Amino acid sequence: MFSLVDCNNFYASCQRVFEPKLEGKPVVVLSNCDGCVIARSNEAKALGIKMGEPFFKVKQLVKAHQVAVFSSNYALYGDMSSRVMDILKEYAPKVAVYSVDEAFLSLAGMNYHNLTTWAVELKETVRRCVGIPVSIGIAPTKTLAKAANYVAKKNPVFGGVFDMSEERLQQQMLALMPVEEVWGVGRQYARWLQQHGITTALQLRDMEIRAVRQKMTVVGERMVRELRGESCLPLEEVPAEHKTIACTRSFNSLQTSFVQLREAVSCYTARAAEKMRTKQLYCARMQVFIRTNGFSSSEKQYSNACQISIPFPSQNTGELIAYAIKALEKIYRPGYSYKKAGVIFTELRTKAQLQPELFHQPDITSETLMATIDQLNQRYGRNMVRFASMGYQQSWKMQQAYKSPSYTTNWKELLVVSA
DNA sequence: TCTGGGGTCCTAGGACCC
DNA sequence: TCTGGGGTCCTAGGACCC
Repeated sequence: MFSLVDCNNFYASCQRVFEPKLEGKPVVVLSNCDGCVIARSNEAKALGIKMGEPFFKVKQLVKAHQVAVFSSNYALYGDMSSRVMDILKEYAPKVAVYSVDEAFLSLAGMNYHNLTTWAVELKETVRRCVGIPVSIGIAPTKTLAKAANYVAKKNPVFGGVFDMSEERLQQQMLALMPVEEVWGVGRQYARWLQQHGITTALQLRDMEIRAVRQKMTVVGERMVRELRGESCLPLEEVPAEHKTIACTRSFNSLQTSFVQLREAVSCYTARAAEKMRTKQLYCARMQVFIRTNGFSSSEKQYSNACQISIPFPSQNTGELIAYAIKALEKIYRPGYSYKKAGVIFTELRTKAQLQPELFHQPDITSETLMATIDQLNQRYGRNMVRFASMGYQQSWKMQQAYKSPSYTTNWKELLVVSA
């Protein structure tokens, strides 16, 4: 038996914890560059603000209804997330953190005769200790637990908890669930399914498995089996090793000059390398890409990427920046207005996997240097110590006009309470 | 005229997730 | 004017090997 615990409107709820006056009010959180709406409180959803909608399209609505707007504050959400997860770990023997705002719990061997009671208690504890509202679904497979969670969220009468262990309930609820809400059915598959007369989760569950496999590969087959109650997706307690580490960003405005792009690409490389070092990984290959604004119909379009093999897997920012710039030189074309660039490290290795090289002695000083830089930057602020190619003006940098303080992770931004 | 079979590795593209 | 970022998995097709 599985349980899926999912934080409601997570980012919006996080912001509300520190501004309780927003309780019951519409709240939205924006993506990087304040581009799109990526989280909405229920009140904001009720206003018709869609997930992923460009902010500029809803600005009027936001103004008219005094919607509270926040730039995303990932330091805050990450910290709140780990607080929630800590509580979940007290309530179940096995917890698999699936994303920043949800986790699967294995209920195997748990001695509760009433799982609903257990879940209600868990839900109330999270609310009391962290301030975040959660919904909980219970079912024999992960996919069904997701569906149970959907039921819990959609029907306030259940109080945010729904136990769908019984086949009878599964049948009943899947019949009411639109097929596009099933975990693993995205836009493309939903369209295809609807065109073939499959509109509910129940109809998908009862499809012929061969047809599903043909269209949706083995992934789809597993999904249908899971809907039938056959568990195909195990609980993954230990997160899998990273396969890629990336830093990609849109610019605040269009950039044309090579110098600006080089600055940006250097910064992204530095950031990704930092991430790589916290996970103690080295990369043997990297990809650099740049692209113009795909939304624009008037601008000339160009998009290209370059992959580079790194002869001696590295986590050294300076070295990696040099490779990144080489890659950028290959793909940069003057005469275009660039909107976005990114750096992706692939073929990640652990230290133990590094091949000793006859003519390449591991550079001990480089490791100490990187560690020192990381420490300084952690202490005095990001990019306090940096490589010259990262620049100083950074005029391309993203804007965050509505950013709240990092209440829980930065001493300077603690919440001030006045009596 | 007739031109194998089995395997691996790599990459690009397409789908999905949060 | 203004449209996010970071991931995963699967498949098909080409190159290459014996």
